[in-house]
Order: sequence, then C-alpha cells, then structure tokens
Amino acid sequence: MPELPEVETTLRGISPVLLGRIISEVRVRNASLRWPVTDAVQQACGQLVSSVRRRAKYLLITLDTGGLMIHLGMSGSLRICDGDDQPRKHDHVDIVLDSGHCLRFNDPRRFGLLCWWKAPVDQHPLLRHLGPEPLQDSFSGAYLYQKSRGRRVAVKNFIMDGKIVVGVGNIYASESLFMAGIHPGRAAGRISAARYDALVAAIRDVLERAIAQGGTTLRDFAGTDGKPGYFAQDLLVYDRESAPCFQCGTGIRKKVIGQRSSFYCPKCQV
DNA sequence: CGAGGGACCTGGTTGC
DNA sequence: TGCAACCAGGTCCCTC
Repeated sequence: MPELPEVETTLRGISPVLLGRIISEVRVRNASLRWPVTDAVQQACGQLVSSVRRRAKYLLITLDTGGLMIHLGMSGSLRICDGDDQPRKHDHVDIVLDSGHCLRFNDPRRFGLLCWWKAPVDQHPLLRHLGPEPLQDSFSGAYLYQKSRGRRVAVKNFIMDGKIVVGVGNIYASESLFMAGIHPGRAAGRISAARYDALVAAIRDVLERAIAQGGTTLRDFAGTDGKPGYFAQDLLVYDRESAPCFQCGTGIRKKVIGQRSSFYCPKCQV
C-alpha cells in the first residue's frame, strides 16, 4: 500500500497527536510481523515523544532513551483512536498515550515492522545503507546519472532501489517514468544525463502532488483519520492498462518488470 | 560486485 | 454458488 506520499500523509496525521505526550502503554496483540515485535518495545513506556519524523518509508518516533520505528509494509496503516475502542481485525499493536489517545497499527498482510531503536538511529541496520530522500537537494539528475553508469538493470527497478533513492515505489516509478518519457525497461546505464534531470524533476513533482492530495488510495489505503487519499484520480498510467494515453491516445501497456506490474505508453516512452 | 528470483502474509477479484 | 488461481502499494535475503 504505502509509498512515500502515503507514509508522509500518515506522519502528518500522527505527529500532532504524539508530540509532547508520554507513552503509557504498548499493547502487542500479534507480534508476528515481518520480524517479531520484541519486548524491547516496552522500553517506550513512560517516555516522552520529542519528535516524529520519516526516513524513507520508516516512521521514527523519538523518545528519551531511543525510540520506536514503524514500517507499514504493503498493507499497514496507522489510525488514531480512543484507547478503549474495540480493536478490529488485524489491529496488531496499540501505542497508548497519556492523553487517552491510541495509535493503532493495522496490517492484514503483516509485512510491516515495529521495533525499538537506540540513537544514532541513522546507524540502524535498516537505515544505514539507504540512499538520499527524493525531495532533498542531494538527489539530482547528476547523481542518478553517475550512479547508473555500467548498470544494466531496468531503470524502473533502479529508481525503486532504496540504496539509490528511497521512497519511490511501484506506482510513482511508473508515473514518473511516463512523465519523463522514459521506457521503464530501458537499461539504467543507457540513459543520458539530460533525461535523468527530467526524471528527477518528474519524481519530485509526482511525489509532491501526491502528498498534497493525501496519497493514493487504490484499494485500501487510509490516512490516520480513516479517509482515503485522492491522488488515484490523477494517475496517468498506473492501473490504466488498455486505456488511452493522455498524451497520444495509444493504449497503455502493462508489463511485468522485476516481478512488479509496470504501466507505460509504448509510443511516448522510449 | 550486480542481477534475478523466492520468501514473508491475507484478502479481494477473476475465471472455470 | 464454489473453489482455485492470481494479484496487490515492500524489501530482505539467497543464489548465480
């Protein structure tokens, strides 16, 4: 489900509720996520939330002696509710606050993650090898061009590789490649610097617009208030197989690249 | 080192 | 209607 815009939407929803509060309880109903949720998360109890931020698709809640890290995987979501509310199916973990509010982690497929971390969090094994944030200046066409030399991997897989750049998932990879006029299956090492400039501009543009719309809801993504994201209506190629390209009218194609469905216009993307 | 595929899970949709 | 097959927004880990 969640790519960077959806995680950012979640961050903006949970931040104001968490900041300055003390965690009173961590309830683990089902510990079997991607990695088992260990007792270490209980260290959060009694600690003050001093910041909430995002690195890649990880949410980082900073506490006094460390913090909690959450990843939503493919199907995870967080919602704010009352600590006394009856849990629904797949509500695996509650982070209960001294305000009485509760951050409830729901994840049907259990590809998500919740763990305790100690500073410096950037040295955490899951974060250490991550590439730049796509919305920061260090991410540029020149950077992608340099990183891609000699690489034969399809450019779509290349930009979805978290070691290269974080946060670009399956939807926005297809979208940005269409906007830049680049065929998703083209070898990353055979794309010019100028075209990488266009691709970076497209990635930034699509991510920023998606964040502004509260993310993309295809099936089941919801913000912390339970409302869907509205970017799905702005998608140019994703999930539009056989529909006419908005630029030239040609039917949009669907093709599996790197085991993921990819959508593109065979005429506009070369 | 890079490339490619399997693994982890549940649930909704599709097709016979 | 029933049931099997396939598909889904992520990413780690193994092999070649």
